[in-house]
Amino acid sequence: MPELPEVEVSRLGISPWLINHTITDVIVRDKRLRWPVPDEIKTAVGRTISDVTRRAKYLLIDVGNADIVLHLGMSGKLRVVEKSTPVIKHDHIDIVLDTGKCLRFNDPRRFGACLWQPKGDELPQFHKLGPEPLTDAFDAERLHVLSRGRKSPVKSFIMDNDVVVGVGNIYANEALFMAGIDPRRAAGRVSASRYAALTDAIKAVLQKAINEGGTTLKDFAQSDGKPGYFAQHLNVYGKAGKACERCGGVIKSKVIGQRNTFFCIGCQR
DNA sequence: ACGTGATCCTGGAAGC
DNA sequence: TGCTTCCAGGATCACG
Repeated sequence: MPELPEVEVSRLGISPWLINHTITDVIVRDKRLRWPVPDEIKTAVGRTISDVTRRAKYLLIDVGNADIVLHLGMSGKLRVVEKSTPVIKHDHIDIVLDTGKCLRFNDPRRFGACLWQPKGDELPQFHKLGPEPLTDAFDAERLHVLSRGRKSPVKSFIMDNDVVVGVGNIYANEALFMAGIDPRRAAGRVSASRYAALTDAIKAVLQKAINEGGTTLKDFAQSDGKPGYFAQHLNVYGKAGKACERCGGVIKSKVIGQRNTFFCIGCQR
């Protein structure tokens, strides 16, 4: 479910329910996530949450001496519910608060994660992450310089977390369409000026999705449990065989780097 | 350093 | 209706 906008929308949704509240219990029903949920997570009991931030697609819940690190994987969802709310299938973790509410993590596929990061002790997952796409640290020059000599498809290149974080499959497809770049093109054969257009497109498509509350796909629900009601207008993603709204050509699909890829050969070169 | 492919897991949708 | 097959928003790891 989550691409970066969904993670950011989740962060905005859960933050007011967590910040300045004290954790009264941590319930782990199934620790078999992407990595086993560490027992240290229990030491968060009694601590007060001071902030909820995001790095790439990870959420960091600041409990003073450490961060609880959450990743939603492919199918993870967060809800804020009364702690008495009956659990449903795949409700793996509850972070219970002094308000009687709890943050409940549900993840059918268990590709998500819940980790414990003591202050000053960076998890290996964060070691070589590229810049955040919505900051000035992510710019066209970086893409141009890093891409020289690279033969892999430009789509794989922008989805590489070492290059820039947070560009998932949907928005990679959409940004490449907006910039008029063929996703199959070798990253090293995209010009500086076209990387400028791509950089702008990535920032625009992500920011728009955040503004609209996250793209609604089949299993996204906002953190209060209500389904998100904005479906961002998608130009190419999931539209193989349909007509391109810009040129009328047929949108094609092809697997690139094991991910389904959609593009218009009339609009993208 | 780079590029490719396998892999973790479940459920919903599509196909027969 | 029921069974089978395919596919999915992510990210790591092993290998050539």
